[in-house]
Amino acid sequence: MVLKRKPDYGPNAFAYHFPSMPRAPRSTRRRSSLTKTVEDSQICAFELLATVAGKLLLERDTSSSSNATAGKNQLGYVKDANEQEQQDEVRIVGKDCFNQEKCRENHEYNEKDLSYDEVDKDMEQACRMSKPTLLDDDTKLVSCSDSSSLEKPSRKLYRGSPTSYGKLFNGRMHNEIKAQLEVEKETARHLVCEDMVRSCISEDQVDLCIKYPSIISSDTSADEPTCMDLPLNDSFFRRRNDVNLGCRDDDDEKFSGCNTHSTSVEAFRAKHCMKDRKIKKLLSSKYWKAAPKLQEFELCNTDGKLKHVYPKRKTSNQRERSHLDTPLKKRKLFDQSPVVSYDGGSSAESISNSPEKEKNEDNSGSANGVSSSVVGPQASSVTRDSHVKFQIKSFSIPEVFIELPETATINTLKKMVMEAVTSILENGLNVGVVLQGKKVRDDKKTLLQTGIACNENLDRLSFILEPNSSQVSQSIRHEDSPSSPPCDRHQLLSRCLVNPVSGTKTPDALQDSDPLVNSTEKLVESNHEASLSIHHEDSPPSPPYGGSQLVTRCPVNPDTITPDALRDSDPYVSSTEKHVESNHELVPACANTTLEPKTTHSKALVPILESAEVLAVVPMNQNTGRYVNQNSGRYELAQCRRSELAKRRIRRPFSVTEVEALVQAVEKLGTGRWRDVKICAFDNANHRTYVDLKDKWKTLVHTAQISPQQRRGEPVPQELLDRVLRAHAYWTQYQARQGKRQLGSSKIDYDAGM
DNA sequence: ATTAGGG
DNA sequence: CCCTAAT
Repeated sequence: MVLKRKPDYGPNAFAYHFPSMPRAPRSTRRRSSLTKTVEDSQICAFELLATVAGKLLLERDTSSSSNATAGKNQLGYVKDANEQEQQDEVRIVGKDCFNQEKCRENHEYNEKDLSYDEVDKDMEQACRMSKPTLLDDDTKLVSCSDSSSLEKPSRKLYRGSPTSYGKLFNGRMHNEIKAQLEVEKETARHLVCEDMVRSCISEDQVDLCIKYPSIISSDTSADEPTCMDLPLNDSFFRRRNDVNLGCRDDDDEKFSGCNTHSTSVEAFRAKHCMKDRKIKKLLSSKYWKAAPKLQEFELCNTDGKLKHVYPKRKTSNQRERSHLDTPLKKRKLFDQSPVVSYDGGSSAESISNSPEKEKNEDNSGSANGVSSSVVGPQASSVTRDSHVKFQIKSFSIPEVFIELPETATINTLKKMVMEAVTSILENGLNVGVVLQGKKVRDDKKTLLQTGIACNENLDRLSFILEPNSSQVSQSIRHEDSPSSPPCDRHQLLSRCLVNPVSGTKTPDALQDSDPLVNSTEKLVESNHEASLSIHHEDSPPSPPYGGSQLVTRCPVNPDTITPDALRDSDPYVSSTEKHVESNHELVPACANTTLEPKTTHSKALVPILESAEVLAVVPMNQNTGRYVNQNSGRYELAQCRRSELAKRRIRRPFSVTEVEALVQAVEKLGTGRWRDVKICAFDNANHRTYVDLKDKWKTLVHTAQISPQQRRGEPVPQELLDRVLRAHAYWTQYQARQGKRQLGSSKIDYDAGM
């Protein structure tokens, strides 16, 4: 079912041995993550916050004790994810890359059989010669593996988690948290958060991006684990990871974690490390609750250097992706948007620093989620005491989209904002820990074991907050708002419901899987696509909410924070973005609004990055075009926004599996025939164009030529990089010869070694 | 529509 | 990834 050979290639299939594919690397998992991610992502962001708050509160009372359960659950998911990945890989591998048409095409080199040089010598002969087809065998192998298990994982994911988690969380934890919060409200008020919030609100900033500077101070407890530890350890991570990280192996596995939410509650309790009341206060503060839909939080380093704010994933669809790629660099588009509308002012320092970075990152990164830039321990987070300090400078609230009639009053607006933020918080947030671009799966591991204790690693440590999926997507509307949910919306909703996951699904996952996906999966995909397209329309203005995630990084030294570091985090970002994308693509506008029970109010969160735009736009309809149409005058805004957002495609880092497929295809087909490569190895990956493949090859060659330390993102197995270099050298030489031939005498060619 | 290459 | 030029 899986293998699709193209007739053309089939015959030519070269005997290329499939590289032993480890299991599908992370990237593959994405798919599985899709389902999860959808839910998870939506759930997470705010869950995280809520949970954190709740945990903090709970911690006091109880001692930590419940990571285990979460972990167990996760494991199960992990397996699924792995399976999927494997399957994906198989599919990819299985495809033929052959082209009979041209000698060149036929020309393959088999590493085992021939060196490239040898191949050259024999090239012409080879072209003529029909090649034995190992392909069949290969394909069989592939198919077998494929058939084994793609569907299951994905389904499980879908069913599993997201929703349930959110529910549990909301129902239980939330209540608890609330209760405690109530108690602490008074005390908490003074918290920065509140101030921040207030200021923001007072400022009339529509977008709720609020940063809370020094929420957590590393100072609080040199001795004790940092606050971050709390959240990080448990379920939060997992959830977040699961959702967001579909890409990474770790992520993939983790992503399953999303399902674990039930356990997460316990985990929360377990995580009590935190002493900082600040944090607690923040969390507990009523303001937070009030905030309806925070999607992203940004954490700033206590250092005052914002390591970077992670761009929250904006909901923005396309853009986000692109941004993710080069968080720091790009985002010209996003730059426009004042990332954080509000520093929250509470901590000028951290905030001040962060803004730019944040913006950049934001652009690239998380669309919806709450992103936090956590400042880890400053230069050396590792304390002599063998304690690792983490500082979270601030949280910024992601953008919130609110629709109100022009006649609405400021008070109404404020109320709506509060509702949105509150709802977000209520749903809870998930915290994920990402180290060096990979999710930290095992919550039980110690910082030391994980390597977080190492200064070097600290700068690569990031946290992701993900709001609960359901909430995220909602958009707020004023009762009066002209745009009342149309029938369509309901329909959309229904669709979404069909696939709970869809909301959070990442397009990536879907697409990634596409190539490999078997018929059954295809069906699923089709559903997604449908939803996606819808979503897309709606979402243009607003990023996917589901994706909202919070990313925090803790660079040890500001200096150490490099683009690379950002990139390292990218995986997450990418994941988040993916979510975002998925949301856009997959989730219909309704999706945004749907998942939530409160649908009536539909509230949507917007990533900070877009905040600027949002602000301008917010008053208008951010909702998708549909709604826009309803609201006259909004359309333009939406369009503008969309144009900006839409421009860039979502960033979708190549998974190891994809790289494998690409390498294999290039080995066979050579460079310069990207269309064929595309058809051969990525025919089903609609999101990979031949240009993408060409670009990827370029980057692979570059990657292979630089030191491993300089490489970013998901590590590509050296074995593959070696193959890249060999193939590159081979085909480069080959092309050179061809050029000579054309130019000169055959003699030259011979001289050249032909 | 592809390919190649710079950004 | 994007954009552009050349094909």
